[in-house]
Amino acid sequence: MPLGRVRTALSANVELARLSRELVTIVQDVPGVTLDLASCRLREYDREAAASLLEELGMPSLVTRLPTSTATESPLAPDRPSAAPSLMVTSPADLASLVAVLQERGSFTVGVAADGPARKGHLVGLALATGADQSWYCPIASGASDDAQGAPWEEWEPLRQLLATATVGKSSYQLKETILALRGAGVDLEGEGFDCVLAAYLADSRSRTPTLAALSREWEGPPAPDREAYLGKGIATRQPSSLTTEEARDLFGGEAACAAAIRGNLERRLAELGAEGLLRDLELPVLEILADMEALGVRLDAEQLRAISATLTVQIAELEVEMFRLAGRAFSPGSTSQLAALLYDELGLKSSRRTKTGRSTDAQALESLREEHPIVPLLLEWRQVTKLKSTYVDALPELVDGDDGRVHTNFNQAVAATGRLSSSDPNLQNIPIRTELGRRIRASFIPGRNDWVLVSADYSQIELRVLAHLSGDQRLATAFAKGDDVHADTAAQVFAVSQDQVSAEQRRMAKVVNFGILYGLSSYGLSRDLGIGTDVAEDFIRRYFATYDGVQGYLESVREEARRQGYVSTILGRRRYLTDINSSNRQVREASERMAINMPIQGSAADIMKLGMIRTAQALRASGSAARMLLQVHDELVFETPPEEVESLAELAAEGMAAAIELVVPLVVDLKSGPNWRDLSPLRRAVA
DNA sequence: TGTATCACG
DNA sequence: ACGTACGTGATACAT
Repeated sequence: MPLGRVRTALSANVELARLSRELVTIVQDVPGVTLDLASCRLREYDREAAASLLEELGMPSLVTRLPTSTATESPLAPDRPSAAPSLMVTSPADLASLVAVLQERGSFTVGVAADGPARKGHLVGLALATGADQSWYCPIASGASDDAQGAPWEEWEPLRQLLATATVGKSSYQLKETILALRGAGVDLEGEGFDCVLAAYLADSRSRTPTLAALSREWEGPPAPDREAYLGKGIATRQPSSLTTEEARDLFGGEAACAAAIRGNLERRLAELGAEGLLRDLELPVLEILADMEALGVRLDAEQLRAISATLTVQIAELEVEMFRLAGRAFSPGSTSQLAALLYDELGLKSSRRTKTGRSTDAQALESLREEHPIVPLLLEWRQVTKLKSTYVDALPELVDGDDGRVHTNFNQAVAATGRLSSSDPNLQNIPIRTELGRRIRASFIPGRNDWVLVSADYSQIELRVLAHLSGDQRLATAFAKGDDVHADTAAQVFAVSQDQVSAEQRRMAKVVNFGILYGLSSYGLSRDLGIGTDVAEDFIRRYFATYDGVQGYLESVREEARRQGYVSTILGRRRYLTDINSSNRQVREASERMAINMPIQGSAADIMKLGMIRTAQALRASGSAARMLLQVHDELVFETPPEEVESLAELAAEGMAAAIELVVPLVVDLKSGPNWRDLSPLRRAVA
């Protein structure tokens, strides 16, 4: 058994502390090697022996990832390239030969030196690289300032053309930001792309947008330049334009060299995982769409929000006056410690839940005290109103770009462990909708032109459909195939009544159960959410699994797979590693089991949405439509369009999304349109 | 900087 | 006898 031999060879020389079992998994599941071995307090081990065994096992690329020494102190292993890469400052006079070299290479790595954020940044220089020891820095004289460094942008025209040449591939540490920065300078980056962060994310989704330095350490590149050493941090941060050309060369040229150097190792790892297609055909096309969405932004009615803010200020003040009167004194309602003291000590209310540090005052705890004291409902209202005011009503208008009157979010593609996108600065994926005040905030998202409309397309019940597909459960699949109300179907089964006898309350409870399944439910969690006893909750779960026995079998098989492989996968083969799945700590292990259950469901839904985005964007391009994709909110896409194109957009989005993938159950997309993100009227429902 | 809370899917 | 739902990001407060 070759694996046994590897284990023996390694553990004979390594102090592993009860890790021999995991080590087998690690060797099977290549990415953990560096990380996990490194965390095992290596004393010494026989690198030669391990390397030859890995060769024998047909995993030669792993050899480069074996820890190179027993050293715990130096980040620089002896056989790692430690000399500074040879960096050149280039001038337009050298351009012809440089362009020829890069063209001949077929692809190269690009880094951008710019003052300010990617989208609005002012270009200071470009770094190009083809490997650890070959990089160039092109200083660009700013048109706006009288800075004498570098040549004016016009003189770099051959470079602009090279960047726009589709037959030459372009690689970057963060390609989306590079695209946006270059677009701001009038450059259309073309050519097959590669992104180090995305590649590392597909190799291991725990990586969460690592720094270039971390990437280069993990993927055996040269040490990355220390950004802070050049540009400082915090309020002392300097702009790249304040660097000398030599400093900029060392920083940006060194970064590009680093990114270029690790590409081969990342590609080899993706090839081993069979994930090249995920990068090339899924994530990189999505990256381009996200760049367009970020650059375009979404229009916000800031005046509307400012008007709402003024009324909320009054409302909050009134609530505070009344709460202080009821408390008999003033206090800070935003301070959980003051609040706990007031409610549980002074007013004698019974605390129900605990936090790590004390007695909880969260909405659920307060809700259970609603009838106990008149101050409680006021507090709940104060919480809600201040939350919405500070997070959305007051924050969003400040983020409207003066140039276009629109808000530009960042869509993060390498953050969520499941493969979902996230949105930040501002987060436009958590705009309120559940309360009336929340919906007023949502109504301030409007089309870019007054005569245009918003169109929303959302997958109906996508995660439950994915569950039906992955589990092959007959009953669940049949319910979707027939177009039944699945929560009502669940209620009918769990409560043993006929479908038309299901009460609204029974359906609500069944819906909670269905969501619980997606999260890896427990009777405790279910009882807490439904406000029922754990015995009743257990009974619900028993009846659920008796009905949906395919789901039960599937959930157990996922747990087993996770234990055996150390990872779980989505429908497209995206992985999530779960290092704690075999933990001896029950709590830790069960947390991993819930992640194991949820990830293939949430992650497959994310995969499908990404396919839907690509297909829809492609169809919009091909049709010459004026409509534009604005936002993605996990199962929903939001567009803006001239009204005469609403129908064709709805058709394209419906087809693009519903036919993104073929499951054993139909995919259903609901389309709506309207003057803002709140007031959307149904257009049609697409089934595929 | 960490904790609690709460906005969304 | 335990004692938690999955995935995110922003804000206010306490330290």
